[in-house]
Parts: sequence; structure tokens; C-alpha cells
Amino acid sequence: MATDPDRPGFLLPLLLLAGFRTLIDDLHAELARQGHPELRPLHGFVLQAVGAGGTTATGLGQRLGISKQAAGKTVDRLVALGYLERADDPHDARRKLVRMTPRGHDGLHRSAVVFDQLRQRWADTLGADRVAALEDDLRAVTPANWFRLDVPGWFGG
Amino acid sequence: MATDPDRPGFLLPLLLLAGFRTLIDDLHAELARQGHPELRPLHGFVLQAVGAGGTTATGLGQRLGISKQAAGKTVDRLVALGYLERADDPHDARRKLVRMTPRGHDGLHRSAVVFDQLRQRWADTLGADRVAALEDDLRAVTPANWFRLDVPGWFGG
DNA sequence: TCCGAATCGTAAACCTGGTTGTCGAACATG
DNA sequence: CATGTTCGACAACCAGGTTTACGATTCGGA
Repeated sequence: MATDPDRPGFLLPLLLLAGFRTLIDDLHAELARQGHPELRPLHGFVLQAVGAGGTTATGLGQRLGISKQAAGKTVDRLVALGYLERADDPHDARRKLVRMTPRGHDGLHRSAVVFDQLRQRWADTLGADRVAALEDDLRAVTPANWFRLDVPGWFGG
Repeated sequence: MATDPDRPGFLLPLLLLAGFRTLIDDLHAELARQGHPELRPLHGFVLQAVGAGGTTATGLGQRLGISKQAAGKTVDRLVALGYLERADDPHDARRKLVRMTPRGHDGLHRSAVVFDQLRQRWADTLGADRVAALEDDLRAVTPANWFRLDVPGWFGG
């Protein structure tokens, strides 16, 4: 099968990146409007990964697929911003539990609402079936472990 | 229209990011195999933006949507790696032309080939029509200026 | 023609989000 | 009880971006 010169391969990653950044930028702008101007684009995913039950820096790193040191630094920033808090683990003095503060819960909840609204906006433009197809297709070509689906907590845990 | 709890909105950006990073990681791995191990994921886009005719740091920044300083630093690195070279503009002593070296051309060409192959792989899995639909849909929901389409050189210039 | 304004490249300082290496403290196990 | 592993933290570093500033050069209008 010949390569279509009208659809060079590098368009695909560019469009994926553009779609991602469009969503993130829109989310960011809306969250700033709703009282969370200091919430950086990636912080929502971090809060998502911390989850309602809390976690540790090492566990967070595993869920996000980054080193525990990087996770720890991100936790530092979110603690400074008031979205997370650290607490000692009574059963293991080495561990420090990382939990969301009320402000963290608020930010995460608002993120989820805004993301749903943005997805709805796409569905209004494209049709709900095409958005769903887009999700299904991306899932099909993406390694399953990309989201650490094996780790409970990411989705409807 | 109610929000489908099985398709939370935050899945969409996550899947877009996963798709992007999957493509970039695969490209990167293949380029390393083909003699360009030091080519970082974003460098391909930079070479693409420099184009066959060359450009300047400021022009590059405009095409990439970043500051001229950031563009200049990226050029520094690619010059150090042997992909780009700087030359004086005979008509304007302020400007420094940025051009691809033969190695730069080679890297860019191989990037394009690999991206085409990766797109073909997606088409084998999903069907060519769904890949095309994916591209069309993303184009429809992405601000047109995201790619600096107004600036000649990005596409088939 | 000359002088002020705009442009180009570069530098410095800083931020975010990562990395690797190291290390002490605390746990787990033979 | 000695050894090995795990956890969190610290340091040094890197890539990629920002804003601010500035010297050199070019442009354009009085």
C-alpha cells in the first residue's frame, strides 16, 4: 500500500499533541477561572493518581511511571500549594502517606467536571459516536500498560 | 445529555497523550537503530520546522510557537550534535541563518519515513479509513493556528 | 542625512519536570 | 542478631521553556 502524500505520517503525532494540548489548555483556563489558577496542567493527573485513599511517593511514582524522586518533588510542590498533605504511616516509620487536602479534592473534582464538559464539546462537534471511536481506536494502538491499568486506583478503583 | 460514567472526560487527554508518546517513543527507538541515537523526540519537529531552505532563530521560534531564546538554545544543541549549522546572512548582519547539515537532512528524512511506517501500522490495525477519520476529527476540534499553518514551510511548502 | 525605533541574536536568571547516584533510617528475614 | 531491602530525602544534573535585558544592526521618517 502506497503512502498517501496528502497525509504524511508526522501529521498524526502533531494532531494528537495538538488535541491533547488543546484539552489541557482549556482545562487550565477554566480551572483558573474557578479558583485554581496555580494548578498546573499536569497536576490534575497527579491528584487523580493520588486518589481518594492516598498513597506514598514511591507508589505515586509507580502509577505515574516516573521515579520516586520526581514524584516526591511533585508532591512537594502540591503540598506547598495546599493540594496535598503528608502524614506519617503509623505502621511503617519509613513511609509518608500522601493525601489530598479538601482543596485537593475540590481541584480534582472540578478537573473531572471540566474534562467531562470538554469531551461533551467534542461530541457536539464531531458526534458522540466519533469521539467514542476515537477513544476506542487510540486504546487499540496504545500499549495497555501505558496507563498502569494493572495498578488499582486509576479507573473507578 | 448525561455524562457516560464509563467514559470519563479525563480519558480523552490521557489517550491522546498515550497515542502521541507511543508514536514518538517508537520513532525514537527506530531512529536510534538507524544511527541517530542522540536525536531527541522533539528534534524531528525542529528539523521539520527548519526546513530545506533554512531559517533563523526568530523564524524558528515563530514556527514552533516558542520564544526566540528557546529556539536559539535548541539550535545550539542541534548544532553541537551536528544536525544544524549557523551561517551569517550576507544581507543582514544581525541575522544568522540556520541550515540543516547533511546529517540533519538524513535524520529528517528517516524521521519522515519512520512516521509513515508507523501511520501505516496504525492503518493495518484500525483500517486506513479510521486513521484518516481520526486525523480529520482532531483537525476539526483543534484550533487551526495550532500548527502555524499560516507560516509557510510546515506542510508541503 | 541623521536619529529614534524596531529587529536579531544572545545572555542571565529562573521555573518545571524529569533523571541518576547516594545515603540514613527503618523494616524484614535468615 | 546480622544482613539485605525498602522508603524518603538530598544533591547534581539535564532538557525545554520562560522573562528580562542588552549590544549590534537595520529601517524609516523628520
